[in-house]
Order: sequence, then structure tokens, then C-alpha cells
Amino acid sequence: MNYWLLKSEPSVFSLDDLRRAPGGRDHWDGVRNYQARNHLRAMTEGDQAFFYHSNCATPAIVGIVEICCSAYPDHTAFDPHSPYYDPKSDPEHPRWHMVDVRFLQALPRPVTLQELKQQMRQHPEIANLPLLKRGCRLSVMPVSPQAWHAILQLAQE
DNA sequence: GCCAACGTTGGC
DNA sequence: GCCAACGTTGGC
Repeated sequence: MNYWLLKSEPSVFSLDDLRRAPGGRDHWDGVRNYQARNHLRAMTEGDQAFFYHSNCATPAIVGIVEICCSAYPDHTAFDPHSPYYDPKSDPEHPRWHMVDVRFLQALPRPVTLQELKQQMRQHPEIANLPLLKRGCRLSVMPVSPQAWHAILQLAQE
């Protein structure tokens, strides 16, 4: 079982949006960055991921989702009407992939980016999160088991 | 809304 | 292969 972190702008797609989706399940589409895509491809069914709200008033980890399947071609790249359209990707040679995710839970309380930065000293395992590196724009990233459990612990306090 | 940091593109 | 220009991300 691997752990991940998925960024989403809540004004576009929030944890609540996922919770309210049929079966609490939806596609994680629109990833258009090679490093992030490679992380999607490395996911396996049953992995878990933090749901992170970015580009909002209080950036924070707000919940946990489950990865429902391994990566498959992101069809929104083939659709000229999609905001995620990429003419360089076609069904014969798909360039972008996505997974399905399912809502598991909201954290007992959100763990904010500000708090994560403050906790870096006491919890060095958290400092390894790419999220906390300056100027990090990666929207799909791995989370070490140590960091995962440290953050879950924070959310209980 | 600002702007620093970053990834991508394309001329050379 | 270099690197300037550009568009995007995302914290603040």
C-alpha cells in the first residue's frame, strides 16, 4: 500500500464534491504534468491519498481518498471542448492518464499548510514532503508512511 | 490581485 | 543543447 497527496482547488473540485459524487467516486482527470502523471501511473488499487485544497484562503489537507484502479488514458485530453484538451494526445498514443478515487473520510480537522510548515522541526519526516519545498507545483506526489502517520496524528490533536 | 517559482516551448 | 520568453501555479 502506497500513500499519496492529491492537490485540488476547492473552487474547481473540493473534497465535498467528491463525497457527494455517486458512490463518492470520480475520475482524477486533467493532470498535465509529466512528473505528476508518472506518480499517477505508479498508483495501485487500494492506495490511499490525502486530499489537499490548494489556491484558496486556507490551503490544507482536508481528507483521505482511496485509489480505486490503476491508471488509464485520460479521455479529456482527446476532447477539443474540454479545458484539458491536448492535441498531442490521441487514443492511439495517449499521453496523459488518470485514476479513479473514492471518498474515504474528512480528517477530524484540516491540517493547514501553515501548520505543516511549523511542525517540520519536530517532525522531520514531514519536511520531506515535496509540498513543503519552495515553489512546489507538483499536483500529485508520494507521501512516506512516516509522514502519513505523523500528519494523521496531527489531525487527531 | 500580486508575483516568485516553475515547466514548457521554440528559435538559434 | 542552450536559454529567453512565455504561460501557469499557488501562497500570500
